[in-house]
Amino acid sequence: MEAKREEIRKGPWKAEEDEVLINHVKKYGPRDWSSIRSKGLLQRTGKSCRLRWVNKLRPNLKKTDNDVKNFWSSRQKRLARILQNSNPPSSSSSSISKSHKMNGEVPGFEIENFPSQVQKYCSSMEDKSSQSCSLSSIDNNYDIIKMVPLPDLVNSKLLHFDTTNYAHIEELDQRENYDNNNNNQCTSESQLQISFSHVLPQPQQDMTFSPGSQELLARFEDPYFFDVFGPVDDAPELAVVEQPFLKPATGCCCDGGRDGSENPDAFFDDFPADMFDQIESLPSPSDW
DNA sequence: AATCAACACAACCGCCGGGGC
DNA sequence: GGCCCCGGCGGTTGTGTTGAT
Repeated sequence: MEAKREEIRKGPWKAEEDEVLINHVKKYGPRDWSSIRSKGLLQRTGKSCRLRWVNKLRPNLKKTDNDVKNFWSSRQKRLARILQNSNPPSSSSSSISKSHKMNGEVPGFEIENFPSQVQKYCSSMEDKSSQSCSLSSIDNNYDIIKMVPLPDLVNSKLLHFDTTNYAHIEELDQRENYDNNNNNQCTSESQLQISFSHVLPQPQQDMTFSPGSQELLARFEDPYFFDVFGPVDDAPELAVVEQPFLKPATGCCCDGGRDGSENPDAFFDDFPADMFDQIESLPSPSDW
């Protein structure tokens, strides 16, 4: 059946169309989007009208929707490219195999493959407790690795890649203390996991750590890196939305980006300082 | 100046859940 | 309960811009 095809306009919006849309919203409010077309006001789908309003035209527009999505999307793509390009052609000795993980051994995670500060820290931790940060150790819950604390964050934060391939931080001592005190400020691990998984790529099971990737990992040495999670002592819950990403005051800045140099630093360097300003804080677990 | 790669941005598409009939 | 419509969201695509070569 050859129904009469109404012409549906696509592509960039004209100023006249915006005007019509705005007038419609003024009259009827931001709803009944499909009626805009049925009334013959615009040859746009209701979805298209809604999207235009939400993303561009509405008053007090907070650019936290499409822009943020695009931001993370581009970051993700760039990081994927960085990691891919930095992988050696074949490096079986530096990849993590399932069998090795079952044995608690992780070839390629030899400590000498990691930045010097990580090596130092891990050496020191191995002397301290059963919660060793040995890069080759495996515990029950996280089948890949623990790594990368800073000297002044020892016993407070460890980075994990867990079995779901999400990276997250566990605040060992902090959580313990809060639990002991039955304190509502106890960090929600799931919140941290969500937040952090936005920052980092999900590591692959066979992730390799070539020199380029090591550079990326080395970024965790940056004392400001963990600032995105806010001060541990103050408000552990989802500090990431309360505090803008901070750049180091000195050093490790940044020529990366569109020059194709594929410097892993570039991934972290262009986070807009106010990017989380307009995101509302999530309720604390106690409010759930 | 021309070309190219990478990026930013705008918009569309597909899927899903909720609500009304 | 099933269907349909609508709105929301995540993923993707298309296009313009920018900076390097």
